[in-house]
Amino acid sequence: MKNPAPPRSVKVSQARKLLEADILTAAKRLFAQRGFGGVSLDHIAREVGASKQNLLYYFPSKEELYRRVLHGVLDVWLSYMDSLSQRPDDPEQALREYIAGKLRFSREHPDDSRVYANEVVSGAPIFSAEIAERVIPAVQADVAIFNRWAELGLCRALDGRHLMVLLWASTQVYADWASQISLVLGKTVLDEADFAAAETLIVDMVLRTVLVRPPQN
Amino acid sequence: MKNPAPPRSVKVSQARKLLEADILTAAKRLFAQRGFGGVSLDHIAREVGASKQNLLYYFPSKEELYRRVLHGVLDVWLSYMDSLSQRPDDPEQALREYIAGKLRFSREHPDDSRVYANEVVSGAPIFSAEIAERVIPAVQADVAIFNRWAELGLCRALDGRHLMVLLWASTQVYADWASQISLVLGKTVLDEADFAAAETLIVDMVLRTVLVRPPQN
DNA sequence: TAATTGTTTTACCAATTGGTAAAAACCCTA
DNA sequence: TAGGGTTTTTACCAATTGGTAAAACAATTA
Repeated sequence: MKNPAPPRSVKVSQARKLLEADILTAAKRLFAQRGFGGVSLDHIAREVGASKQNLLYYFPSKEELYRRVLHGVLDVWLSYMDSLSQRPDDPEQALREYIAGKLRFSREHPDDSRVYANEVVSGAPIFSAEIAERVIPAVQADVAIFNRWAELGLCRALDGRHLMVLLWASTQVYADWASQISLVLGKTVLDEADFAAAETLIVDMVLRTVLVRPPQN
Repeated sequence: MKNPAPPRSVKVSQARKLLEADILTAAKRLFAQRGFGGVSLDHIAREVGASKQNLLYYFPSKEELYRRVLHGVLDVWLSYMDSLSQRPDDPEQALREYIAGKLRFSREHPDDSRVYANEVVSGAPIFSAEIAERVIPAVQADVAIFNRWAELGLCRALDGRHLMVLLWASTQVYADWASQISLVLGKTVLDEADFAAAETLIVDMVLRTVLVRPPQN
């Protein structure tokens, strides 16, 4: 009578989940810094205090591990991208929140941002299918919202797709290019004030561009 | 009497220069795609039809080759960045040309852009000294021009450093993120029309943000 | 043409790569 | 406490890594 018997998949021990998460975190950080080809399994394993073979017990291959990291990154990326549809009738507030959200993503998850950037710069050899399946629909939804705003006279008629590119670029750059921006700003790390300044400028710029009657300031 | 004797360094043969250039080009393309750690000397050598050892005859080590590639990339990058000081008394035209130039860089030298991006995302471990020496002064000069414009009342007073970041981000993204932008636009490669659309939007946006009295359109 | 210089090839090297097989250790529960 | 499943370690492996040494080849010039 094994009626309360948990299915095998639930029975995976605490330790397993913990180490698995550790591996994913370390792998993410290293892939972010050096890209897929620049990281060895041994390197990741040492980082979490395990052996390469032990790591291969949790993930059957390097590519599979990378895939898992990418999948997690995309989850986070998308979770910061849904503000536009949250306020479908208030362009100004929707854009403010969208920009704030994406900048928060850059601030709170710089490694996720860099893994994503690395993969995209490489031509997304492993990722493109998932981007096509999960990112593109989200972008198209956002573009549709733009177009509706334009129809309603709430904002100027401009190419929503290029606008989305611009929003990504101007926000993610604060994660991906942090090392260079730090040099430009003359400091070692970007702090809250830098992100606040970025947000002010980007919001100002986007609102002036998108809104028919931008707020004066 | 060796009076017209060319110094040994000039005597390097035609073939040498040719193969050297070939290696640099191939290395640039591969580094752009896979980053430093993702490329092997053998891979580069095969690409140019030479042996790895032959390649090591021209470049003493992988890192030195990478350094040479980076150096060349920075030359190109900087050569597209000087438009601001060309028209120190006409902000609108200066900004138009700056944006056009940087977009042309993305279009004509996507691999240079991606090598640069890869290195910066990695934290610029090899590059930061050269960036500090060559890029930062250029940026500071541009920022100074901004500030003078603001003083003269030719443009709004905003943080020129963040504005520069924004200009880079919004223009280079069309090289570095080409694979994703293609997906968004529903095509396989970006063509002239796409870059023209990007230029229109970016110029529109920047002028609206920077100029006290932006052009109406 | 002989000697010198410049270039390429051949032959290695130790270390590291991603990955497999199996033994050993661990842990929970019947 | 014995057994069964889970996790880790040990022992390998062939292929590839960046790099060296020296021999062989080619080009130039005295």
